[in-house]
Amino acid sequence: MSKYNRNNIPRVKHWYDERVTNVFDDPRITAVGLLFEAHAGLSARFNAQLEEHGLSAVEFEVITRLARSPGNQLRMTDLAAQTSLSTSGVTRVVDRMERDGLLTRRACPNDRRSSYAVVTAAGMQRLNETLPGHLQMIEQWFTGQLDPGALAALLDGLRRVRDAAHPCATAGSDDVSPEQVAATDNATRRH
Amino acid sequence: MSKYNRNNIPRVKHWYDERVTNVFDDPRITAVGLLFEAHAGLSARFNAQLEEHGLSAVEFEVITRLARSPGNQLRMTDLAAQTSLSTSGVTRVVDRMERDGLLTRRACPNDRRSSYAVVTAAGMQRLNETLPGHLQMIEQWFTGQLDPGALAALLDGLRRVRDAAHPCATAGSDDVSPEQVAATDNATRRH
DNA sequence: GCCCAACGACTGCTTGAGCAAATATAACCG
DNA sequence: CGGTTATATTTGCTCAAGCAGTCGTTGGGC
Repeated sequence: MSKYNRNNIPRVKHWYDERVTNVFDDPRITAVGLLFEAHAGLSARFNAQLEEHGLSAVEFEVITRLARSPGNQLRMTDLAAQTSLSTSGVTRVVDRMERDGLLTRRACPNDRRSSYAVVTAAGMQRLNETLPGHLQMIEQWFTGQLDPGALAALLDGLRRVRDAAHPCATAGSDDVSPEQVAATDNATRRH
Repeated sequence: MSKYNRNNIPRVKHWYDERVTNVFDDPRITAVGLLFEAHAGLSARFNAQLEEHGLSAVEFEVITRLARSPGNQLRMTDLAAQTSLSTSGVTRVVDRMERDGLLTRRACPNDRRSSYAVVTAAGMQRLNETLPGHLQMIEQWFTGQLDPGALAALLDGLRRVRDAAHPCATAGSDDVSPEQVAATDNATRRH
């Protein structure tokens, strides 16, 4: 193995100890691994709980974003902008959720090209059934794992990384600081 | 973000300020949002760079894990245990990468059920072309965004969350330990 | 040695997602 | 008004991934 890593991996000066034995053990990779594994672990926990209520992570994100928007509705495009989905992805998620009775489409009076996705009463009920458990999961596996100072430090660091790296902070994201409960592990999507 | 808090979501007492105007702005949800958006943002940046070298994120993970294993190889099952993939997912990724000349399959001499995925010379070259830029991306968008103290605090928090939430070892984590000394900190597996 | 449960890899099927093209509408410009 | 361009959504196609089932292999109990 050593014959492959002896040459040209750049040694920049860094915040960490310089003596690296193996390029693949580079602390930077380990750092990314921590973030990604924390994400994967939380996603798995959340998905398990959401599944108990018949929701996927994407569906939960969709219904949550709709539910906190005026009139419990958003135009399809705005919904796509707020989620990790493309517009065609939104079309299909809304298809499924409409079939399941959680959402409805409503024509936009001003612009006949647009249509709203609206949360139905059943959808709101489903969300209300799901949300308390979801919050408990967050508490249990994430925020409750750290004392307030450590949590604040973690969130502060995450915020800075997010602000730097997040590609299209998209519509209203600063204010809303949306939850992307979403499985988009791959994440590199449109744009 | 105003008036949509009418539905009754439980108010538990917590580490954060109690005066919440809207259940969907709950700080716990915001915290998760930060983590997930940081992950999504980094994923997008990384994928863009990996794509320049003709690799997907999954392929990069596969080739990296193989490359840091003894003999640049792993049995299919162990590879699945180390990545976020199922065994059938590994079969297909290795199919593609074998077709592209980055990997080969090699029969396992001891156990004729098993086969190894081995990185080819072309695969190692591809990895060596890709890795420096990848490390720069990590530096640029993640570790370089924070001073050493803040970074350490972030990683410490992430480690605790990861240790708590990471879906516990299905296959692999114990078994592979002999070959695994190098990978101690990245214990990715699927749920 | 023989049987059977466990294991490792692969395959068929389904699902969810993105891209690009298609469709319908809007807006603008002359 | 007529034409051109831009926007909103949907649809066709493709692809990656998981699950469940298959097939060959292994190893333990007898």
